[in-house]
This record gives sequence, structure tokens and C-alpha cells, in this order.
Amino acid sequence: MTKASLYQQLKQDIRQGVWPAGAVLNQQKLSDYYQVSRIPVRDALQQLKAEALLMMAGKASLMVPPLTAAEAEELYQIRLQLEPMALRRAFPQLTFSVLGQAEDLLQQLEQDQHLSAADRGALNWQFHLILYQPSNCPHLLRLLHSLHQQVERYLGFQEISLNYANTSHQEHWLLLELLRAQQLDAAVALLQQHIQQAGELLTSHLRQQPA
Amino acid sequence: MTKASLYQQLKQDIRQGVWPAGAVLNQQKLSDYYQVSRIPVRDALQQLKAEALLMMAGKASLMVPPLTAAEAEELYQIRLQLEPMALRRAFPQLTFSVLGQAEDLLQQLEQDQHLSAADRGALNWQFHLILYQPSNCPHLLRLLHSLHQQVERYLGFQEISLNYANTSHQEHWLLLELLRAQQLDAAVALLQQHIQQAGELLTSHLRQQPA
DNA sequence: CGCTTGAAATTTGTATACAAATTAAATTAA
DNA sequence: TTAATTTAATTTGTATACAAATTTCAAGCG
Repeated sequence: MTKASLYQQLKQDIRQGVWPAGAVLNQQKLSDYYQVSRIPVRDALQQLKAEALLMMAGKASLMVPPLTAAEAEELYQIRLQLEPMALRRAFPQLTFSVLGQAEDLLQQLEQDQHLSAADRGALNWQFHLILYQPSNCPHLLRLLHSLHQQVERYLGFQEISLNYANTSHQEHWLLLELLRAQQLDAAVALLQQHIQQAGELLTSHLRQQPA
Repeated sequence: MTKASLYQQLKQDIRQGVWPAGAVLNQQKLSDYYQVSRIPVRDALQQLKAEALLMMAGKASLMVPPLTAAEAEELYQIRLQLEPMALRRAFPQLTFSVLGQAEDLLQQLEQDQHLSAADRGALNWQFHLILYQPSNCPHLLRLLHSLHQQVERYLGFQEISLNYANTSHQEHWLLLELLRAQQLDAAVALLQQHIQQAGELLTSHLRQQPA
């Protein structure tokens, strides 16, 4: 377990609920669990804290942040502001090659029926990322990546992602069509609707049955 | 030099150019300079990297990110999307007490003529933060804080902040007036103009004489 | 002259040990 | 019993030492 991979592993384990929301992590426990000394654990924790994938709990201890409807709504609202910007700024640089890559990814997502929720989440983000990359906006992409990682923690609820998969899928294909047809405004409108819809589905679910 | 303060100190020293844009930082150098072992240095570096106040330079070394017009423009565009959101979400919870606090800060900023650029930047952000806090949006506030820290690195150019100070100041007072008068849309419009203007001033300056 | 290749030097990554702080528990007083 | 206070336990913070990786630089080759 090397340094970078410990960070990745810990992040994945937080997503997947090995360390569930509300759990207080301490360095000893983690260094035992992952069979490394506390130093690389500290490094990983420091990074995760800065990304808000961990939060302070008291003066010195770290906690896996609880999943609340209010925060989910907030995260989706932020995405709603930033993703249209990313798409608009990427649009002039969008090539057929890029759109082709995005299409490939969609087909992959369509065919593989037995993907884990985590895998599907990752591919879904990859799809969006491919479209946003040509924007050449490092800060914007970094923020969106971080936001997406936050959101992913909420999508452990398979029911949601499954119910959502079909309609989401159609919207993705439509988005590609609109972009191919140079219909930027329509594409942005669709994207906004797409995000808003996903956000509302998630938050309403959370309000009904809190994590 | 304790851990939290090393992080703060290092951040401040990056802002103030002790470690200038483009400089490659290594742990030994820093632990010598700040008279601590490499462990707390590593912690601070890890955090700063996650906040994009440092970036990878090669495989394992860290660099103070260069200041480019393109990135400055990007940062202001992101603020332009997020700060109106923050103001809108704070508005329903804005009290006279909060507006009073903001006013106090403005007066403080007005009276103290001999503030450093760093101090003025900090107070300026505090003003905005006071108005955004009531939004109760932890993620949004965290992002804005991070963005502001990024932007601050660009404001070492005193010429800019001085030229800008007067007009900026008037806009701040007007913003408070509009909020007091419950003119949310007008306040948001002003805020947008305020940010856009500041962004354009900075980027045009950077394009003329790069950092 | 430029490009690779290799070894030396530097730098980062990790483990262990100990000090300082925080957290928990237990004791005492109201 | 509850709340406050002291004490013990745990946990974090830091320094040092060593291993692994990177970066640098110079020698050799095309």
C-alpha cells in the first residue's frame, strides 16, 4: 500500500461505506487496518480533510461527514452553476473526436449491465469530464471533480441510481446530439435540467429516508 | 511554530512572495527555514496542494503555481457564478445585526489608511463573507474561501488594489444600501458587476505585464 | 552537437520512538 | 442524581533515522 494508493483506497472505502458517515477515524485504527505506519495515513487524512471528504469532529479528531439532504441540495445547486459554465467554455474546442470518445463511453455504460454503483458513478463522471476537458479551465475542472466525489458518497443508494439510470441515459444521448448539431443553448438547458432533476430525486429521497 | 500555524504561515508566505510563483519547494528547505522537522511541513504541503495553492512540478516536487491571466480570468468567472448564489441564499436570513457588522467592517477599512495589501484583502473578503455566512451553505462558503485565497495571490500588485480601492468601496456601500432596502435583484446585479469589473481590471493588467 | 545511459546526489516516503495534547473515565462535591 | 474536576487513557503532533524514489549531472555513444 503506497502513499498515493492509500489516499485512493481510503477515499474509495469512505465512498463505499467501509468507514460510514459519522464514523470517527483515528490514525492508529487506520494504520492497523491498512498495515502502514501513521505517516502515510496522516498524509491521506490531511488531503481528504482539505477536500471535505473528512471533517473535524471536536478539536483534533476527524469524522466521515454525515449525509444530509440540505448538503446534497447545496452540492447540486453548485454543480448547476458550474457545469453549464464548463460546457459553454468547452464548446468552442469540442471536436468530433471528443464527441466520439463520449459516445464510446456511453455505449460502454449501456452494454455492461453488471457494473457496481461505484463503477457506474465513475463512468458517468468520465462522460461529463470528457465534454468539459476541452474548456482548458484547470480550476473549474478541479472543483467539479471534487464536487462529484462529494456527490458520489450519496449515491451508494442503488435504488436511486437504478431508477435514475434510464432517463439519465437518454438525456446523455440527447446531449451529445445537441452538441453535434451545434445547439449550445439547448445543450446547456438540457444539462441544467439533467442536474436539477438528479438533485431533486436525491434530496427528496434523503428527506424521506435519511442516511 | 505549531502545526496549524505552520500551514497558516506558509500560506501567508506564498501570498506575500517569500516563495514566489514558479518556485519549487522542497521539504528540507522548508523545515530548515521554519525550524521544524519535515513531518509538519509535509502536513502543511499536503493541505496546500489539495487547495491548489501548490501544484505538482514533475513527479514528486511541489511548485508555487505561476500567475497567469487565463487562470485569473477563470477564477473570477467562477466567483461570478457562485457569489450571487451565496448572496441569494443568505438574503432571507440577513438581519440588521449582520448588515451592521458589515458596515462596521467597511468603516474600519475606510479609516485605517495604512493597511498592508494583505490586510486590505483579508478585510475585503471578511466583508463579503459576513454577507454570505447566513446562507448556511458550508460547501459553498468553503469553495468561495478557497477561491478568494487563490485570487489573493494575484493582488500583491498594489497598484491594482489601490487604483481599484475607491470605486470598489463605493460599490460596497451601495450593496449594503440595496440589501437594507430589500432590493435583492439589484444587489445581485451590482455584485456581479463588481466581480466582473475587478476581474477585468486584473486580467487586463496581467496581460499587459505578466507576473 | 545532441541524445542516451548510468551513477551520484538530492529529495521524498516510511517506520519507530517519544512528547504534547485531547478525550474518556472516575472521583468528588453540590 | 447531576455537574464539575481531577486523573488516567488514548490519540495526535513531532523528531530522528533509514529506505525508496526522484532528480541531477556527467560520461559515453551515435
